[in-house]
Amino acid sequence: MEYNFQEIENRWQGYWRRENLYEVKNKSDKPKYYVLDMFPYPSGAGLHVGHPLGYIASDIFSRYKRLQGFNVLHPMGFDAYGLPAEQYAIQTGQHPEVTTMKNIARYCEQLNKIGFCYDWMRQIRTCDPEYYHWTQWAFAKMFEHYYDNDAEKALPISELIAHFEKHGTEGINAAQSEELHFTAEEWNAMDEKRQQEVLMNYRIAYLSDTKVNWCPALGTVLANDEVSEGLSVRGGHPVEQRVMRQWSLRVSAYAKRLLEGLDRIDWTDSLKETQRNWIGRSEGAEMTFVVKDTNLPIKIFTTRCDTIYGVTFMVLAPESEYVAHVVTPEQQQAVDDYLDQVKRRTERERISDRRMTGVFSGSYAICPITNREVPIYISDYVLAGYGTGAIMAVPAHDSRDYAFARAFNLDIIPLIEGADISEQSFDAKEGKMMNSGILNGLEVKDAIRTMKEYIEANNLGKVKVNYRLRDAIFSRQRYWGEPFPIYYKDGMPYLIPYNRMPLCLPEVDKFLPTETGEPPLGNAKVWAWDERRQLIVENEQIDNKYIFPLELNTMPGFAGSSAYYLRYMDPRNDNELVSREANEYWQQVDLYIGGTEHATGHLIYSRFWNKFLFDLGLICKDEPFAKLINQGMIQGRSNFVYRYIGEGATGNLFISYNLIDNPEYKDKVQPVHVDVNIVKNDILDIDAFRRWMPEFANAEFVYSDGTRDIDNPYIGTPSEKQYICGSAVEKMSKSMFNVVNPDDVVERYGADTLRLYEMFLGPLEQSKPWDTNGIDGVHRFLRRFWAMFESISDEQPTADELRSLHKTIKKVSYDIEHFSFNTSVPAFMICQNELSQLKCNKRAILEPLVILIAPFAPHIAEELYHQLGHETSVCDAQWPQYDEKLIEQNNVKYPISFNGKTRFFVELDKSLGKDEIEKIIMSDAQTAKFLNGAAPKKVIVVPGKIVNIVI
RNA sequence: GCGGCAUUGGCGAAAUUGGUAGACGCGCUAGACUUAGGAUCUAGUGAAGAGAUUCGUGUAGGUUCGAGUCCUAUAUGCCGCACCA
Repeated sequence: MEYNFQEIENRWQGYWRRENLYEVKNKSDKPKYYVLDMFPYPSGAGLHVGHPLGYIASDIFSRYKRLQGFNVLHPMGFDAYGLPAEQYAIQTGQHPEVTTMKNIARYCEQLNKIGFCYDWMRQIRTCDPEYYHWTQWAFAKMFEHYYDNDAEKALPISELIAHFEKHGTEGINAAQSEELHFTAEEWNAMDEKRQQEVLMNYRIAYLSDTKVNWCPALGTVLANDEVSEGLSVRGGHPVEQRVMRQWSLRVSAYAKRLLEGLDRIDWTDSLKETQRNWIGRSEGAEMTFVVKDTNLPIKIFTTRCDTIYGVTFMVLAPESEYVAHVVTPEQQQAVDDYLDQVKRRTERERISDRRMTGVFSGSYAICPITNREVPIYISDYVLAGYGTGAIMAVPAHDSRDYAFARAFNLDIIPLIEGADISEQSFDAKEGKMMNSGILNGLEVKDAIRTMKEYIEANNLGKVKVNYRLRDAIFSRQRYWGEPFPIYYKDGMPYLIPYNRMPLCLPEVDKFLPTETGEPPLGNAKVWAWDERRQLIVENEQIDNKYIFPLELNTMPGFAGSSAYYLRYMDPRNDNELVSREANEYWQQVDLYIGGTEHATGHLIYSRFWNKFLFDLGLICKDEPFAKLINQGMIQGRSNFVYRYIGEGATGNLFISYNLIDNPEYKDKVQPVHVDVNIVKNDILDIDAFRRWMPEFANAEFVYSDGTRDIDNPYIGTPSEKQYICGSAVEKMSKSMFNVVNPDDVVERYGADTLRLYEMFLGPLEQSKPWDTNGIDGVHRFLRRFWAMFESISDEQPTADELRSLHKTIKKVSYDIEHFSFNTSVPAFMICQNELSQLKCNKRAILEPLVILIAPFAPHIAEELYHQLGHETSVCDAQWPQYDEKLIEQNNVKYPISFNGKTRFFVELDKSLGKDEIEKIIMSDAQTAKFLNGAAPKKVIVVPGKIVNIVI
């Protein structure tokens, strides 16, 4: 019987749907296992063959775990808020929700064709009010909490208020935007607005003034990469730096825990390293320099306190609040000019243009150790956002300070013996100190330690740890995102009551900012007026006044994706994000599969969000993803035809790839992308090419054998003539004509072939091009596998057959556990090959094989499993166990060495003793050949290891 | 600049604890079947050599009876961070 994959796959996909085979319950006697894919943003382009790579891997693992007797949670949903749908809405007026729903439907259809075992009952969409209810709720909780550095956890802001009322800031060690000090009396004397302002300094979700790129013409904030030389990339409108009031999340408060948590999770080293890098812990000292002739202290942070004897100047960031205090009247004009110049540059330009710029403030500071007077400069190479925004400059041992000192002709004092600083600074932390008072003669590492101790002992500063991790800006001037559950009173934000959440996204006439420059939500008539009144009137806690504006920004993309894995545990719960029972059952994601592109975005925010909810006692694990696998990207493999552009070219002639280096064509051809779907194994489908685009309708070819159409005109293309295409690996994209749609592959080869082939392509974690050339081999295997089941016998299997089966069980089990699915496919092929040579059609062998292949190729497995007489699904079968005894004979391979060089191997019984081994080896024919009649001087035998014969 | 990962046939790649490198697939070669083949099947396929054999895992060393695997240096490629004091 034919292997009719289309019929088989349709039939069983229908069966799985009807039987709800993949529905998962929250209660089970079985142990749980939670496998999650990073949910996709449903783009208009649909899925290409690269997207399912990770999904197939997670599906294989889920099915394997289920066969092993686990209750497996394997959900799928959609990250539905996002820019593309909104941009499309601006252009066409089509509501983003309509576009998004259409795209989701398409995604579901494509995913279902591949035969994934998702529990669609648990599907979530971030744009669903029922879902974003909990996004808003979590934000509200962050608004109501602060981070206590001593307790190392988030605590209710009410506790902070209670403390302020009794003790002011005394004894508070909290994460904060700026350092505040006040007494209880002062706190109690503040009016409500002032108190709210103070609390904002501590809240985990807080509102603050942040510098952004604002484009008045476009009426929106632009990201740095959307701005070039002060103009918007789109339209070329001027862009200005503007400070805007934006929501932020105090992610930086969690820096330490985010860093330490990495040691307890099973992620790849490279990804952990990326996160460590991003969090950027650095240990150093904070010291105070006093401005000469004043009492003004300037705090600096340094990791190289050992170099303090080499400080020859100080630098302040242009945005530093110290600047205003240190500028002298004579320098005022120069400083103002410089600040103005800096203001016009975006962060990006500042980074790309590394010329040293700066200005002298006119003031001097006193070094606390050397008492030397050093000039204070202002320069944008010092960043306001890191450390204290002020540095002590040691030009001899810091390359940036060195460049600045050279540009401004400042002193450079070498501190390390033998370091050559005539051309560049010596930044390495090695060598012996000199010119350094108490540190002279010490190694750098010891000097750092000594100086830290000295600083602390003499109260000159304190040892401090700094993190590079910044707070996350949480406001977007966009329509298609979660509204904030926030209204404003007296200019200060307040939460709308929890029982009014979710605050739903209102309808608007247009998706652009309002004329007054408010975000698109400002266009909402119903939401902005009626709802608002209703909200206020119904809530007795708020004065019965009318106009309380709602927050018009929306949340960024990462808001909805930060806790979605928790929601899958209990997706239809109207009362909580996740119930305690559900959370305690599923705990955390056991296996998370997704791309590395989220290393410093989603994967940091999720961990932060999770830790916050953990602090509140709402969930039981402080890390969301126990194990993470990063699947590689599938790149496109583009194909080219080569248009002849030499003498007499008509633009209509194409040269076969194998000929383009011939002298007559060399440098006279131009590669042209050709749709990979009309190329097979690099051979162009001539007719399809002529039909592909009007400009190619009359295309002529020089074929691989050097002949031309003209030699044989108007009779179509003889089949022996081939046009060979060139190829290149590029990003998979429409413009390269290299996008391969999984639907087409499923249509042509079936979902099982697609699944097997995607795994066979190479290691899961590696990036690789999609190359269709090998897919036939995998498909052939499935057909041969199918053919083995033509007639089934109930005979007892032979030892060889059992050996082949058990070897495969062992190999495939090992592979799945280690995520090397790519080597399982060959294991199946070898087994199939061995068994068909043995002409094996025995149930006892084939039945376990069907179960073994079920995670990889579920449709064919389901069909064959039923053909073998089972009534239930193969999903509910039991994963076969292997018997080591059936695989290995009791033998060990001994390497036989002559004078230390291994010549051959001999299989011997494990239990043989030293003397017996020696006896067998010495009477062996191969040994005799290598000895060539000579008597060995010595024979060394290590049982179970080696035999070395010294001649 | 800092950090991480990689480098094996014509190609994608295997080699789980240091033990006969190149499994498996593609491609290629030859043959069978066929009106035909972009179908199917069989055999061969790292390099050199008629052969025994020799040489082969980016390069150079080292450890070891034995190294793709461990160590040192180095080159190349990819990824992340980057004026972070």
